[in-house]
Amino acid sequence: MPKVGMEPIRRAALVKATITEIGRTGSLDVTVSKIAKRAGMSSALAHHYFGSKEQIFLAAMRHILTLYGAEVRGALAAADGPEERLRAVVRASFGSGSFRREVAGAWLNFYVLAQTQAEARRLLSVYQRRLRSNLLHGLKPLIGERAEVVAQGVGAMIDGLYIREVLKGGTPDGAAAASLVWGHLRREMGLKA
Amino acid sequence: MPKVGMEPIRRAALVKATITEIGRTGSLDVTVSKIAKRAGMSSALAHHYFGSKEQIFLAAMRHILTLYGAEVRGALAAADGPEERLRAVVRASFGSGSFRREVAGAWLNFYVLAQTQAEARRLLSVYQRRLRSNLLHGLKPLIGERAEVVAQGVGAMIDGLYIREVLKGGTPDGAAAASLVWGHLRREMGLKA
DNA sequence: GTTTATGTTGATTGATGAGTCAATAAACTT
DNA sequence: AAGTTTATTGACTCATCAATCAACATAAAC
Repeated sequence: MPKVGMEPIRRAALVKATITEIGRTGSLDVTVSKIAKRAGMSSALAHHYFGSKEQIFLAAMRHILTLYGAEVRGALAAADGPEERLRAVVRASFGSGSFRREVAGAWLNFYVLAQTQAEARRLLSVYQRRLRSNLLHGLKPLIGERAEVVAQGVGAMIDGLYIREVLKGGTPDGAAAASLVWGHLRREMGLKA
Repeated sequence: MPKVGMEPIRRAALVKATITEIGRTGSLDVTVSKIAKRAGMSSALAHHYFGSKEQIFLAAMRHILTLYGAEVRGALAAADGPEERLRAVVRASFGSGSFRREVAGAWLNFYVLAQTQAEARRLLSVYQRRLRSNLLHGLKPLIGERAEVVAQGVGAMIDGLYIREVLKGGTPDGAAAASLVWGHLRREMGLKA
């Protein structure tokens, strides 16, 4: 059975399993064995590739950030003008890549992780800066100096919607969340359309 | 040393120590021994009074909710008219009782707890319903049917600000957070003053 | 002043889980 | 074909903790 070149496959499987497992149980209290089992291997192998549980968690966080980044880039590519760009950012935040149940559940738990692990905190701040900068770029040309405050508020609103999504069970409704935020943004801008 | 009538004192000390400990370490991964030590007793005594770690956590959650409730009631008492009431609700959310570092830190972790414990989930939904209803009561007379959406958005924004507060270290600035939310609310309403 | 209820803890148990290691096997290298 | 690197796991170690218990101490009740 043993083939060569397994490393990237195993790593990817573990990352995916980690997100699922954290999302499912709703806590960081997942064992390496559980994760490994879900990924179809022994816990020893998980340690072999990642060295520690901590590293597994961080890889999972990085993966979610990568997903989110890709989603934003994709949405922005087809956007023209500040308003369109804003809309794209909001839509991407609640796109199917980031706003799925397990992913959002894992995300909340990574906030907790960030309180104790420096690298996790760093990753989280990367996300926050990126979101803030994306919002600002769209808002500045439209509302000038007030952009700062609005971006802060809307950023917090997005984070809050993630939390609420995780809490209430069932399938997440990204479209509803996006339109809620978009409505607020529209009113914050000139009330157009 | 042993006197009679210790129970309420011990319970209160444990609840307080729990909030501090969770806030400090930034996770639910606190041992009963640590909590008990901070509260000045043995872990056996903590179990004697609460029966289990789970019950200790829930008592701490209830206490935070009680604090928050008191803060809101206090602020509302001195408020006249819908706008004043709204302002009171926002101010209370970021008041010194609820928005202190350890309390907010514990709060975030209780969100995590709510994903696995039914009673914690129930408590959290009590908070959410209360916040929503408070906002609605203030908003309905001012903006009618749009109140629903605005309350949802502002509620999420408040939760999001808690998270961000916990993440960024240092002393929390409740006044800044409150004025941010209040600014959004003012714009959502008629833009007055 | 003996019984009873309350307060208190050190020591112990039992479970759980992260990380290590030695051993096995298949694939590449020379 | 001998040697090396990569893949893989079961069994083990070691630490941590929640929960329990037996024992003791003080206060209240009778």
